[in-house]
Amino acid sequence: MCIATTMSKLMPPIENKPNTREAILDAAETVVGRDGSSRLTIDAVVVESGYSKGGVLYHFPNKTALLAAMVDRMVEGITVKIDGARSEAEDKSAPILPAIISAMVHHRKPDTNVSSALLAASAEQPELLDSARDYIEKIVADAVSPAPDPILGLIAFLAMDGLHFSDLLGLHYVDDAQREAVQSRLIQMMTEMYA
Amino acid sequence: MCIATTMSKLMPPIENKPNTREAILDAAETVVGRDGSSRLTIDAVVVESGYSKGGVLYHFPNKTALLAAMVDRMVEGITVKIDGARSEAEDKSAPILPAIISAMVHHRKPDTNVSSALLAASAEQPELLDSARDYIEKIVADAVSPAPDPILGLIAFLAMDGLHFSDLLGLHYVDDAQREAVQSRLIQMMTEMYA
DNA sequence: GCACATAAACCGTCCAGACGGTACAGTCAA
DNA sequence: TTGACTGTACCGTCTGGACGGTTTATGTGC
Repeated sequence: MCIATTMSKLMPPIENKPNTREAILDAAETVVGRDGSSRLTIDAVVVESGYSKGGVLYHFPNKTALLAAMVDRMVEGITVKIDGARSEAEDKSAPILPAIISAMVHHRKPDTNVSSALLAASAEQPELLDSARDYIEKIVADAVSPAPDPILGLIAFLAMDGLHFSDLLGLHYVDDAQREAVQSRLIQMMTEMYA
Repeated sequence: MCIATTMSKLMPPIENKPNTREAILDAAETVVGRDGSSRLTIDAVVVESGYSKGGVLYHFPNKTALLAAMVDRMVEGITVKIDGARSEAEDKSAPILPAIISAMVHHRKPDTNVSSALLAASAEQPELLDSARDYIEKIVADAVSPAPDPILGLIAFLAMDGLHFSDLLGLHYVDDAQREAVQSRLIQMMTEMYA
């Protein structure tokens, strides 16, 4: 009983209904990736998600809230992976940068593009990207700057961003084999940097 | 002959009325850069450019034509610079890749962002990016693939793209000094690749 | 164990405003 | 005369979002 109430109080405050919100955000990403950010309308999300308009607006009271949630989810997702990689590397006294780049590599989702959120937010309300920018700045400050060769670290980050954005805009001028090679080469470069 | 064709290609052939079209395209880029691609409406371009709606629609019969022209102008601008750099390098039997990267560095415009066109097109009609993608593929095939270390060349391209896109989305997590350092480092890397 | 209260989750419609685009009459310099 | 515009009025469609209604889950008093 006590456990039950504790559980029910601890578990669901962040997400009572875990799936609906996520499903709506997934639908929004799908729309952006497929149709372009200007086609990200509430109605499009309604159709894509299968919920009703009222239902979507229940979870996200307005479009700005939806966009903000998209950005937040993206930032949180990457944060978790990168922080995990970083602390794991620190535990093993291993170099941080290869671990982070590797985490960025494996963060890529197959279907919906992770960074659709960036595109959507920049289209409608560029201010929403402030949190993302702050986050990236923090990573650069924490991981790149203290590295033996900060500029090379920055180049690796930028190259990863280049890959993400070419995905994002659908300009896939890098095929899978090249991508693979670029990624392992970047990890190798980061590893050698500490040697 | 060669000079004449070059001149006629650079100066007047496509545009009888040089300034208005360019001014309208500039205004469109400004709107995208400042307000986001979803605010790129014909009326916004009208206000920003100072022309009338009839005037804007006189030059670009519909919004798609405007977007296509934005993409075309961007591609043509970079093409001119890169092709110039490449042929200059070839004349001097110098390596191509450092010249191209250097040209990309200096292509950056101070105020309006060059790649706003990409953002605007991807928002509204991702198909419009086909020509840009074809162009990039061609560069990669012509310049990067034959290089001594194609993957490193690709990394340099991707890093430059990363810089452009961070500009584009207004996530300036790279300050001017870092940018400067990254660029000269990339050129250095490309130069050493041929040694 | 049952009636009831309450809120969360979700549905479907309606509307004002924004948008792309049309139409057209007029201006003005070359 | 013509090309390059201006200015205004207008139309159909799309969009955000307000709103009121309905179902479902949870708990509470008895």
